[in-house]
Amino acid sequence: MRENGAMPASDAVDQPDQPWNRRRLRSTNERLLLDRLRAAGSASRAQLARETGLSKPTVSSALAALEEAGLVREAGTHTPERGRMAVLYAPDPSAGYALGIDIGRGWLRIAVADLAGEVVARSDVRNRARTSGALADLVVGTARQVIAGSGTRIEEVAHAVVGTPGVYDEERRRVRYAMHLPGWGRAGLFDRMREELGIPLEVHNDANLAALGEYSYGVGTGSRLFAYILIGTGLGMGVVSEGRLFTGAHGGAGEIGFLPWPGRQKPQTLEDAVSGLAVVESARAFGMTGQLTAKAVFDAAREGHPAATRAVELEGERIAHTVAAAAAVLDPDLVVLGGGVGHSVDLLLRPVRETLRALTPLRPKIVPSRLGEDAVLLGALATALGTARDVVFERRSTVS
Amino acid sequence: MRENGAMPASDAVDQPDQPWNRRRLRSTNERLLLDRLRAAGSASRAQLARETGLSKPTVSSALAALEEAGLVREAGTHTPERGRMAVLYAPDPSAGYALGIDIGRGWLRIAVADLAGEVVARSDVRNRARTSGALADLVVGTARQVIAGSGTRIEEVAHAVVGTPGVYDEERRRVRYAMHLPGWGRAGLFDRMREELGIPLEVHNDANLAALGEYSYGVGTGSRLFAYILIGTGLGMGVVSEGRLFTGAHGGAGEIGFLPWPGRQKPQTLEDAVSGLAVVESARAFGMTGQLTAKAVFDAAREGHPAATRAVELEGERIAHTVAAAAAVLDPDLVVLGGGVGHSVDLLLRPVRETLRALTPLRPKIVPSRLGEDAVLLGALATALGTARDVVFERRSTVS
DNA sequence: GGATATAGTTAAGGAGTCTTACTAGAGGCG
DNA sequence: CGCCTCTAGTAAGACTCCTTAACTATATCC
Repeated sequence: MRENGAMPASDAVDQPDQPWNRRRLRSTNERLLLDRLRAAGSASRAQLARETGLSKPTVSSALAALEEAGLVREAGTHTPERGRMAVLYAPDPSAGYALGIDIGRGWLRIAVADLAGEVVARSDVRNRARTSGALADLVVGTARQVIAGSGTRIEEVAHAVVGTPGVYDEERRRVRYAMHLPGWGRAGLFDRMREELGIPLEVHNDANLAALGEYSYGVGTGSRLFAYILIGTGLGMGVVSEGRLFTGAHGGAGEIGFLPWPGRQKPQTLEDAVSGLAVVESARAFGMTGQLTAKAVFDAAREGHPAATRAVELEGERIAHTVAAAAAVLDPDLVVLGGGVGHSVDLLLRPVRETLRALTPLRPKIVPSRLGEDAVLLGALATALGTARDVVFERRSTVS
Repeated sequence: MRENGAMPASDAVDQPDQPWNRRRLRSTNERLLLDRLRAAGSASRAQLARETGLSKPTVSSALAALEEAGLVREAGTHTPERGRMAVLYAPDPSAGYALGIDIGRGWLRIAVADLAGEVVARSDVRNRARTSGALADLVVGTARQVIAGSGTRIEEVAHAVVGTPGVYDEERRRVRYAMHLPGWGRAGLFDRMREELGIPLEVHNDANLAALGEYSYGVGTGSRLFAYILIGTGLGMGVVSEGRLFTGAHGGAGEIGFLPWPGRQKPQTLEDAVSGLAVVESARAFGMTGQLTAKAVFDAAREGHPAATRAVELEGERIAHTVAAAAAVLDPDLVVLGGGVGHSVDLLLRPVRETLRALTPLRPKIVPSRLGEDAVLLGALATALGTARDVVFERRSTVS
């Protein structure tokens, strides 16, 4: 959880080695109220006092401070069965904004969301950049446009998160293992973007963010430990444990592309055997001809083409091996399949489950992604939002 | 982290949804000082004030309260270069005790440690119990003896942790997957022990505890994410992430016995292929004869016996597959090999590393266990200590 | 012996919370 | 309609705990 480029102020929140003086006490209580409001949507002061255990005067005073700082605002009224009318308070979504960026081989997706998580502007553009420099420029330019289009000022964007293939190496300031983006491993690329945008920028692996996206907005909600397997041009896995991203020692957790795979001739890695291209290859081996893409093979299988069907079966078996490895090591309660094959998961589920039954007694629930192509972007937004909320909260006292 | 049998009071410490009233403020500061003393060994009041950022009067008053509660005591003096002599304070190790229990197929090991982590009594007895009931009785009896031998009263033992093969199912109150202990899967066994002992009892997987032991007292210290692979009668893995046990959704993380393993004929699980018995089997297949044990094969290999050497090589290759799977999924910075093969890791390291090099570009550091057979027991103690410290601290105000 | 530096205490003041008591407003009911 | 009851919210003072500042105690250095 320490691979962010710019150190966000969020750390101040739960540092156990800090003295707890009165100011900190007040701050903690304000935070408690804000989080509670966020969870409940809106609430009256009396209600908050009951729920948090704080006294009514304390709630009133803390809430007044939050309103003063612009983090909270009145949001209508509520009349109880009998008794006086209550004034409701709610978090002010426009207290700050978060930026999410999904850099994929085919598409670049950028969105701005307010603190409530509502997307207020979004842009999807084709990634036609030939060089890493051009791609970086495209990212910065598009981000500026999206922010402008959202009607917010750049200073209001408190935090940004970028999703990219590969693993960001914090020390060397570059991405490793980004096979499918030429030149993307250059050092300092993200520093440049951060500088040109003027927004704290955090870089994460795309599969990890997709997992977090699916956890926050999709089918993973409430799971204690779930794994998101992203099958597309490459192969990746993101793991969310107790609501937090599980990144491993160097941010490389879930790089299941490197799982050993028992090939017929020699050991090769799983990525060669499971990624989108492999489906095409095996379909060809089974006798399909013509200009094939993974999508074409799946479409053919859906119409009953025998070679395509067998290729899909084989792909399912391969994915099952991935799931089996993840299940044995991680013990997830949910496995989500997503990525390029997202539209074809219906075809894959049966062979995956059948193979899994033969492989291992551990059989976690396997479901298709709900967010599809948007998982990475939404995950980036969710992550950026988390930090943005902290940043905006920390800022409140110094600004006013 | 929620598979403990008795809910420890530790949860009160960092519940973010609790109001932060004045009492809590004081409590947090006392805890801060206590933890700091624990880390430093001993310190003067002025020193603590400097390090924590609290004022001198606050430190004095909080420390007086801690001393009153028996958690802290004077521990000599220290004379600075110049200036008045300082009175040093240190945590009182005898403020409470923790009990660690390692239930293995061959041995039962039980130890009591004081709050400083010092083992004050220990007993290792052969596990000759034929039934699960007899084993439970043996555990309770031996535990009572050890506690008596340590010169402490049972009420002073604040928490106990048991390590056992298999996964403890909190809901059904029984152990699952404990293949090698007959009848050990019976429900309510641990509830009985807890009741008869009168100590809060927490149950964990033995490989998990071994990992925690190696993290706390062995070679894993400071690792961000490390995996402990326990190879013995069975096969297990424990994962420690950021100092905390990684248990998965149902406490089954690291059950790599269930990893699919490409057998020659049909898919079988890895446990069959890697556990101690497998070494014997393959040695026999390579032509060794006689009454073989895993230890005998390793000894023969050490003396150059060709069949034994080949069997060990094969074992190394198999372990490498395990490591490769763990590395791809978890991205550890350290992998520790331990368990029954602990004494033979020197023979295995080379083949493991060589095979790994061919399998995957990810190559985490691989080292042998430092604690050997004691890893599980020490891990249980370390875990129990963590909770015991919390319990004793929480108790302080109500007792006095 | 005085200057200086460190350890620790005492006294005064301040910040934030709690308790208690009150006012404000909305129905129910005789 | 007036009164009662119930809920929301405010006001005032007590209480707790922290901090600052000043002070005492004790050691070394010159």
